[in-house]
Amino acid sequence: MKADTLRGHLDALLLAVLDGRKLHGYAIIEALSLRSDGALDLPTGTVYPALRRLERAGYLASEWDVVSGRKRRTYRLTRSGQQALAAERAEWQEFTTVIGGVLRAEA
Amino acid sequence: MKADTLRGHLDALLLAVLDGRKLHGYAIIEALSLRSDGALDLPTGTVYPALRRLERAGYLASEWDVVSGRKRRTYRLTRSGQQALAAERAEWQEFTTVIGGVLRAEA
DNA sequence: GTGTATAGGTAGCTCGGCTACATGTAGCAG
DNA sequence: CTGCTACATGTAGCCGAGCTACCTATACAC
Repeated sequence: MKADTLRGHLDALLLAVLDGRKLHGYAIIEALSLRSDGALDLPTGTVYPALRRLERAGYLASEWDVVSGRKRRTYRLTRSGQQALAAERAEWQEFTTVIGGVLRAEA
Repeated sequence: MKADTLRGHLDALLLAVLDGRKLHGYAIIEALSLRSDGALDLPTGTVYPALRRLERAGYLASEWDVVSGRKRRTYRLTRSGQQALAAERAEWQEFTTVIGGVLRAEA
């Protein structure tokens, strides 16, 4: 997949993967790769800043867990994040309808 | 629709709207707006440079028409552009499958 | 003659995701 | 006990596609 087609949809992916469960950054990257059959392999330099941005925006909350001596910052959706996710899903729906409609249209 | 969700899909739109017909830049913008029920209203500063880029890439060919005193640069798909369009459509398919799959997935 | 729609074009900015780097732990092979 | 790999988090700075804000020019209505 071309690199920057992701532009503008990253937040939706991160919120969606945290829907209903807590994960730390590294696990988020793995979960996205798993769910997309390896199509998504986001670099840490993409994911970590995005997570912090979403936390600052109030969509995520984080806490430090220490599991077997390893520090992990686990993230979970806030209520506001749930709403944002719903909005992102709606926007995705609209986006695919619009672009898909143009791409499929006959001359 | 958020501004930069378009990122990476503009070429596909332009190629698709020229599939099977010749249009000039201004008409392309109108055609896209029409096909998307007004959701797409691309500024000329987006479309014109993109058209020239696609022409340099060999996907489009252009010629000057003079209609009722007006100069119009009309574009049409080249054979190479046809192939590019097919590729873009396939990529769009993959893209929506991947992202859509993640967004719809249950925890 | 003034305003509006049509028509094409460019310089420069913006900002999101990527590249490349820095840091550190756990566990295994040898 | 050394080296290597996987795990885990993070930042500085680049890059480029699309956008903003302009400029130019013609046809036509009023």
